[in-house]
Amino acid sequence: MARKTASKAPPALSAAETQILYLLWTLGRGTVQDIYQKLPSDRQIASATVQTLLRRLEAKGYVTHSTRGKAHVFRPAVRREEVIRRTVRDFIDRLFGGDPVPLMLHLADRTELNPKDLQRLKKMLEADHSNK
Amino acid sequence: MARKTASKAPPALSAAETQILYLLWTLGRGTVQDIYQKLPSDRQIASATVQTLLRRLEAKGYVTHSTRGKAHVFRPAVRREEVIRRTVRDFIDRLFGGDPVPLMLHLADRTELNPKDLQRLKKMLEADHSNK
DNA sequence: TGACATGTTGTACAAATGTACGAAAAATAT
DNA sequence: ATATTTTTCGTACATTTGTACAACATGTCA
Repeated sequence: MARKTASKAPPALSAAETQILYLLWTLGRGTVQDIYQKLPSDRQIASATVQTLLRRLEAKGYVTHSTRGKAHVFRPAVRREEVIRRTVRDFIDRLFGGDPVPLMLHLADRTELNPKDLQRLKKMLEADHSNK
Repeated sequence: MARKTASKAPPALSAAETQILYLLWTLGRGTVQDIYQKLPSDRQIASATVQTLLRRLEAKGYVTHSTRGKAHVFRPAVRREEVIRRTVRDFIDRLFGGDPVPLMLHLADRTELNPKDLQRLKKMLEADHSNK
């Protein structure tokens, strides 16, 4: 797979790792328990698994931790935007041959967006269009 | 990982498999060689690997093949829209906690879209907005 | 200062993934 | 027919991934 992005790109994220990292981003920082509790209910894994995932994320350089009391407090060590950029690009490469438009259209088309979101987006495009 | 989507959902696609399936969709149908040649140049794998990937895709039910002469002609066995829907949903779940808007914004924001695309998209939204 | 609760680490392990060689089979050219 | 070229098939294999138990460490409360 190895997307040849630059070269300073850290090791790829697995699906499970990605989810954990996402949660950590939304939390800002947190312990294994904190993250464990944020897992959507349809995601049935043991907290020990979350632990392992965080360990691996740390090994890969995506998070760091500091110790508070007995617990480890994890915190993202990478800029979210950056990771998202790479991840999304890779995703689009694989599923759409690199062209982002089909994905946009798909998202807009499917009822994945409610009217309110559409509104929000339209505004965004409006803005973007004018300043470019 | 096992997204618990419905239950009739075929086994998940791996990244490498996804790329092959994408290629097959764009080709309509093709032999190992056809697909091998369509691989982007930065994707260095042996054609035997493409073969394996196709074999696995077939095992998972994503493609079928018929024999023409000595070669196997592969063809997608699943509706593209369908697979994309699932794949995208899963992706958004993991990286954005299920909310598609951030992805839209990201795509719109980053220069992943050129003016022309933006135009196209705006038109789409226009239409969509009116009929809902 | 123990007993208890809570966390972390080591370790494990099956399944999936990415990758591909060499042998076998089939079509083709001579 | 036979040598040559293609192509598939069987098989392999190191990693990565998903998942988690059990043991060990460390705070905390009575």
